Amino acid sequence: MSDASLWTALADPHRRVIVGLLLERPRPVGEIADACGLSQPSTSKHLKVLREAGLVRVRQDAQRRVYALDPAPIAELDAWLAPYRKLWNDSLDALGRRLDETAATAATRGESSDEDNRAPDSKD
Amino acid sequence: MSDASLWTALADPHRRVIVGLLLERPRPVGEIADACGLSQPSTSKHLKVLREAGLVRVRQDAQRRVYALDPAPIAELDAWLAPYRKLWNDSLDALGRRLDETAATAATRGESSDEDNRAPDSKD
DNA sequence: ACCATGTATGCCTTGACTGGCATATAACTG
DNA sequence: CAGTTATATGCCAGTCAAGGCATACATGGT
Repeated sequence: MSDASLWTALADPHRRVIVGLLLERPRPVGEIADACGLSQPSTSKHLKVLREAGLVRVRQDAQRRVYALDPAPIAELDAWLAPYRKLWNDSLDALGRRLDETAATAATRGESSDEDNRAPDSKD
Repeated sequence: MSDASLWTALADPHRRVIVGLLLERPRPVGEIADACGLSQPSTSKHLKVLREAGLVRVRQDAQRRVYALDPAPIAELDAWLAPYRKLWNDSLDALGRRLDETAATAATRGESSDEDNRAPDSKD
């Protein structure tokens, strides 16, 4: 039931930044604090929240504690919004169809400007 | 960047419930309040938050206000966690591969290695 | 116009969260 | 063992969000 804590953990902007940093690579606390412009104690507290949400794991390296991202809870998030993704894909579909019709009516208008907003999912 | 309001909006359990309800179908405020076990005023406030986060839209039907889900911001969420999804897919892949190997080798009792990165003294 | 229904807003209290500072704790170094 | 580095924790104050209640606002019906 890390559900609640998961959302709460990610609700904080600083913590999202931290998670972003850890996405690039594992980092020790000091580095994170520095990158976030936060004090070390605050950073430690945020990391504690993330840890309790299961979002990060710690590895001890001498006196340093290197935090790394744990992707599992993110999967949970993804699972949560799966139903909504369907809905939004439908919307895009409808939009696409409408555009398609328009394009058909307007004949060739050479428009491929749309960025790929499709679900990047490769699994189902 | 995902709107801060989006995360804040979804950080609240009641609001997630509301969003879930609206996923099924659009509903008037009273119905939502009833389903959530919240007072009508509280519900209205939550809906306001969701509205300002762009998550819901209102349609006026007589004195009723029928709220419906707007899937667009959810797409934003999805976009945010896209990079993480990659990571977690890799993890699953690696896990699958590891299990596969283990099954293949079968003889070695699990090479425990260091998959337990928990802090040894995590106390509260 | 009056009243009923449905919803939004304002006020207030309470509780949670955040950040900083000082300090305790743990681990390495000489 | 003392000293230094790296991190965690406790305490405090400021902020903010959530829920309840009363009430204002809007729409429809008679």
